[in-house]
Amino acid sequence: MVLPLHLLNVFNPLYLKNVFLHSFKNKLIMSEKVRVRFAPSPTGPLHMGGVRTALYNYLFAKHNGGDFLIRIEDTDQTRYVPGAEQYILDSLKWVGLTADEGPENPGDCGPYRQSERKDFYKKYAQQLIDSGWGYYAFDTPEELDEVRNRAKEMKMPNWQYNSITRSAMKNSLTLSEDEVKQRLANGDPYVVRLKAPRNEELRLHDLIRGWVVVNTSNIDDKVLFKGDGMPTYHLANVVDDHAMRITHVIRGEEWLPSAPTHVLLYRALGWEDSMPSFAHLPLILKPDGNGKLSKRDGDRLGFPVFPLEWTDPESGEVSSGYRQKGYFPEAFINMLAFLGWNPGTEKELYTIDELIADFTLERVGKAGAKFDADKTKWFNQQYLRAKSNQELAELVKPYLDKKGYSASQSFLETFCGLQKERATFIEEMVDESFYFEAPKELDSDTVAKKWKPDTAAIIEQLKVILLNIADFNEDHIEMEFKKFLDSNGYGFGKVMPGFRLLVTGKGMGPSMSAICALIGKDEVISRIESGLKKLR
RNA sequence: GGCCCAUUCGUCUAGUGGUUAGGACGCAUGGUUUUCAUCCAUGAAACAGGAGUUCGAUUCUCCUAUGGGCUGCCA
Repeated sequence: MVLPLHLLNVFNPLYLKNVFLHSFKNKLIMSEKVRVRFAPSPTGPLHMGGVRTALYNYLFAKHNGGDFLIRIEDTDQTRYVPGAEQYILDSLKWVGLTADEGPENPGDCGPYRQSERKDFYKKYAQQLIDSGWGYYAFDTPEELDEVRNRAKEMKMPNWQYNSITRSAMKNSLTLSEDEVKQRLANGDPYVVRLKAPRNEELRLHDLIRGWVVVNTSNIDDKVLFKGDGMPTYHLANVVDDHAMRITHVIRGEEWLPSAPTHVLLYRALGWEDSMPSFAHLPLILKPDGNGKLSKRDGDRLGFPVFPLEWTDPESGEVSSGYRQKGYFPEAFINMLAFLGWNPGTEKELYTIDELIADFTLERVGKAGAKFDADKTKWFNQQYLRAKSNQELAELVKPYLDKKGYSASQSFLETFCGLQKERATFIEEMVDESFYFEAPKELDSDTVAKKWKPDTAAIIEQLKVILLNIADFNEDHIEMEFKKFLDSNGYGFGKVMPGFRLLVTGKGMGPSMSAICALIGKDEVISRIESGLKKLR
């Protein structure tokens, strides 16, 4: 841990104390097992930024021999989206981030769904009230709206429920004890709010950003416990992280502003000594312009923002997914890992085990990273080309089936060998159908440019040569073809384009001798003959 | 508006108090290839600005600018 020691700070006793406390605390943490969690909210499909957060958590845990947990943060019943939780779990499975504990494989800290831990939170809300760190507030949502609107009309900055304004609101700090009791007895709706202290300096150490200092006067009285009997994220996350013995909270930068609130809660609950370390990850930004990457950007710019395809249960709207677009999970993960992290070497292609070995939070950048769809494709291309022909032959079969083509295993392996250098996705390998059937039409540009008055006669000659090759393999074809050119004084350019045109219908592609050897002598001859007829 | 965070080629990034500021994607050019792709080589391309500290700042500090996040009984 390198701390930014600045000259001025060295003379600041508070700073020294914090440095000391922090390093001391870190030693304590190091001696216990690292436990991190990924805590998504099932309000929709998991965005790729969420996958990256999960990945970094996973890598950090595994690098340190720790546990990676999944906890579903479903405390907002109004935003429940059917299928979202399953989607999230499926997405993590697709990319291979298996949890040591989670809703599907509970450990001893369950349940792993906050909606199932409901009773838990009320106790702590009560504890906060008893200790004076929390208070009841009876203001209705409508009343709060009104106050906010009025402030807006008066051109006041955004109104907040805080140490100043709470004195003008309906809560257990302003109401008489009797009235509060009466309201509670009546079953009046209420929330529990945090009583943020006034004008204290609060410092929190972030593993990525260093010290962050805020004045508690800027912290508002956040709702901790809602009118519906559920906690808000703020309370639930602190209570659960403590209960689940989480040592490091690794989450997106959007949580940085509320981190001080969480520190206050650890303090209020008496857990500050075992408070987890924080690491706030930089955001993934949209490729053009600015702002964080959102669902709309994918639709707009033509790349997926979700790992798996998602159909909105309400609108039926379909959002594309990396899997369905043909990306390999390893490539997707590799790309994501490098969006905000790098090993400091020139190595870019990483297996998950290599990522685990090299990943540290120290090497995570601080600034947001714009997503680059081209680089993502490049990663996929690298992974595709690294696969063996046997592997590719298997992967290509479903796409072939879809087109109604089939071929032997050895044919497919050779085919994959020829096509993999010019594809980014498996599906692109089957773009060329000439491997499986005679070309239906001959590319008109090539015909216009390369089909000369004497070409037909030359091809007729070539046909005879090909017919006479007994063992029709790549080497022999190559040899005989060259011999043919030599003996007639033809250049490659005089014969090859026309030959290719008749056999494949195209003006370009892989080696002709390889193609011919693959599809066989009879097929080559028949294509030459029918092609010749077409061009006569 | 307030609070917080950030700022190296177009993009992802490395990097150091003294470097020809390195790599990758993309782009361009050349070579290999019958062609396409691959591959190889080469090139264009960056330290936001201003002060300060210093013999010397891209690097340290401050200010400004710009960008981002947050500002809900959402997470």
